Amino acid sequence: MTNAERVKVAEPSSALADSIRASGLKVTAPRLAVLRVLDQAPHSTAERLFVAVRAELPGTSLQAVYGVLAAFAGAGIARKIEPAGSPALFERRVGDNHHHIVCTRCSAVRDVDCAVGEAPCLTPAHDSGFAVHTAEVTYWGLCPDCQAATAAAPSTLSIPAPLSNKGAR
Amino acid sequence: MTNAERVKVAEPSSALADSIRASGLKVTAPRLAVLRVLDQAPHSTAERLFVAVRAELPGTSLQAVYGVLAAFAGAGIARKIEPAGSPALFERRVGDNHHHIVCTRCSAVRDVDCAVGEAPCLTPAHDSGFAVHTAEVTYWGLCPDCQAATAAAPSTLSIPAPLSNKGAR
DNA sequence: TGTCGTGTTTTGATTGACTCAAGACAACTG
DNA sequence: CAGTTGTCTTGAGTCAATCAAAACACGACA
Repeated sequence: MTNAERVKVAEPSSALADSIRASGLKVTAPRLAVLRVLDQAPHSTAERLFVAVRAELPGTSLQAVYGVLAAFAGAGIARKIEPAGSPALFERRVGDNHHHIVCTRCSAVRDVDCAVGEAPCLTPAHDSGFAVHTAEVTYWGLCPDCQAATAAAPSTLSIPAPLSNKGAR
Repeated sequence: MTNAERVKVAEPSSALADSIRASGLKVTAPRLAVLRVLDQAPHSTAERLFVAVRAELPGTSLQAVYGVLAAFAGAGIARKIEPAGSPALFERRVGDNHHHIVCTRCSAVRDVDCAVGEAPCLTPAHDSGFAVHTAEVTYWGLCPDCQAATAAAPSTLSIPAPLSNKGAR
């Protein structure tokens, strides 16, 4: 194999590579790809990321994506959120203890800034003796699109592709 | 079949039966059993309830328990909570919009009264146009038992039967 | 620049939690 | 007491995620 033939699977020096290296993880093509996609589409499922990563790195397996995400979450460069009734979602925004609004109808997710900024931003009135270190807040409601849709056709039951993560970024 | 032989599968007049009937649901033996168990062991999984219900009503199927729980949740006489990383839990306490503390180590769950009392008890700073109707708060921390255990053996890694729902009542 | 060791990824199997569907059965209505 | 409708049983199937073993590649070191 000549040097020209060697596929440059990873770009060793980039902001993405740096943030991976800085966490003590090896820089690999799947990891760069997942991180890149995660920037463009926050609140994505592993499955969704897998499809997007495959587009630019065809050989990647779903297990690799799960592995990458577990490594990222463990290293603190990505965050896993698990809204009720939906598969786990991932985002790069970490360290600011922000929260989420989820649409009850289409499962779109948006970030909500935390007023305090650091965990736990809320403390329970009676903690039952627990040593609380995090307060996780999930708001549930109707996104603007679904408000419009239900107002236009209140009884039409126009199926809104639930859990599609539509418009979540 | 004589009248004496007829198995009284349900007690037609009881507080439990009344609360089922009041929701427009038929009163059946599995429903009474689930409701009774749910009183004694809040924050139980469907599986756990299934085992307990079986003890007093041996013929009951797991699907029946799922069906009962779905009916109860739909009718508003039980609530389903889904902490990250754990199967769904159920409780009878409804209508007061209370929250939960979950132990990071052993998954024990306790109720936390909501300071405000009605949903949404919290409103986001920027709602992104969402019509918010609920704010769900989950506190994460170490329960008293696990604080003691980690203090006594900080590095021993004594496996604490995670997700066992131990002591959750 | 080449080699080696450890951490990653691939491949394939497996689990856990839950849902769907069809037929048997039982609770409430009149 | 009989009919209707809703509920339960049985059995299959889905989805998300995890586990394990072997092939492979990153990055430290010579």
